[in-house]
Amino acid sequence: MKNNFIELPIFTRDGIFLAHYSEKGLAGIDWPNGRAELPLGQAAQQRRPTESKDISAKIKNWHRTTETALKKILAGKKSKLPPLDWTGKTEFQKSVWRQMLKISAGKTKSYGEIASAIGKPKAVRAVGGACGANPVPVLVPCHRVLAANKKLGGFSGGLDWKRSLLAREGIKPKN
DNA sequence: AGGCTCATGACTC
DNA sequence: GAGTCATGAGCCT
Repeated sequence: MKNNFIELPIFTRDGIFLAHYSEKGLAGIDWPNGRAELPLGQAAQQRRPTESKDISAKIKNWHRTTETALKKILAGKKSKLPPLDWTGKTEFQKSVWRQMLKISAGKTKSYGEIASAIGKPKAVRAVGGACGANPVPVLVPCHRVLAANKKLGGFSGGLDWKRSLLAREGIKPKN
């Protein structure tokens, strides 16, 4: 069976990332070291590729944006992002990710701050859950979210990644 | 300071 | 519904 998900590699000095595109935009990114596939929007799988050529052209363009964005962010810089496809995700998660997109390079926020920002100051733990469910790590800067006392917290791609990414932005967490 | 417990909200099975 | 958390605050040594 073929889905209309398209996987394209991105070569960086940190390894080969794998970008997943739906017809709506960037739907996910895989970590270089062959991590388990991330949950992606299922709705996208059920759609038919109606205009393959057009989609390919779009995706090619998005991929260019994604590639530069990824490399820039890996270098600790800010960058323009391609359209993101969050199909199949909950409103709560999207709100959380939207907040994360507002964190500029070199800055951090706590899970609690994110929770307050979306009007649910007590949903701190749920925010953590949403971070882990983020299908597009690095571009959606889930690594800039720390625990309340500037401690590391966790990271789905491995804490080494989080430490490294933060270090490139000049951030030094407490532990 | 470090460790333990518990409230809490969203998500998954 | 019960169990799982990438939290946070509070209370103990």
